[in-house]
Amino acid sequence: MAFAETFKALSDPVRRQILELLKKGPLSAGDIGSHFDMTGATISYHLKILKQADLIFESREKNYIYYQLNTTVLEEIMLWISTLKGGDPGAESK
Amino acid sequence: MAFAETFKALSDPVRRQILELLKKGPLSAGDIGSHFDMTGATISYHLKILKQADLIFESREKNYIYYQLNTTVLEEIMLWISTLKGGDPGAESK
DNA sequence: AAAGTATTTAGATGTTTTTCTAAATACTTC
DNA sequence: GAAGTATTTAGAAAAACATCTAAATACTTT
Repeated sequence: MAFAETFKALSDPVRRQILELLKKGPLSAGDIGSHFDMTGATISYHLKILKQADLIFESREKNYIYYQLNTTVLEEIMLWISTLKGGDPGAESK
Repeated sequence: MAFAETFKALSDPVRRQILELLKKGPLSAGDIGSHFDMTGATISYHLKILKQADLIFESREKNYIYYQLNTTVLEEIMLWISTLKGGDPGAESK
């Protein structure tokens, strides 16, 4: 399971902030980088980790690579936490 | 915010397994340690991190220290993930 | 195909993390 | 209070991580 990888990816503040940026929509690597005070190489490193964790995916267009959120893995994380909390994953759903 | 601390704490597989053990009820440090192939010192280290992240709390009894889950922080994590996913935290609640 | 922009890869470096052993503290019971 | 068990703390070592610079790759446009 790549579950451990996902948690690891979420453990870094920069990576979490990247995810928050992507919440509003796809962004190129450069756009993402402009929000941080680090080199593009470092941003690329973080993007790779998020990608490996299946938290984002990329789509190439023109000269750019656009990244966007992949929310399906987040469901699994939620489920894990839910079962930890109370045993019943969707306790308060209708 | 101790939010980052919580994610960091959840990022280690040993610590996640400890939480799962505690799901069934309180356990002493020794009991927890018996589930892993590592020294008591290492277990103590992990327990400290979980404690600092507010994911567990301890209660002393006799010669033992019992640890148990604190689920309140898990709610916050769930909320963060929820807003990332869709914007609406409790979308499918009644 | 040459030049230009966007992004990634490689290699190096300092920091943080995980783990151990050995010693210290805490609490019980005799 | 001495001896015994449970747990933590301190210090060291190895591994993993985040970051940088420099170079490489990829794609566009001229």
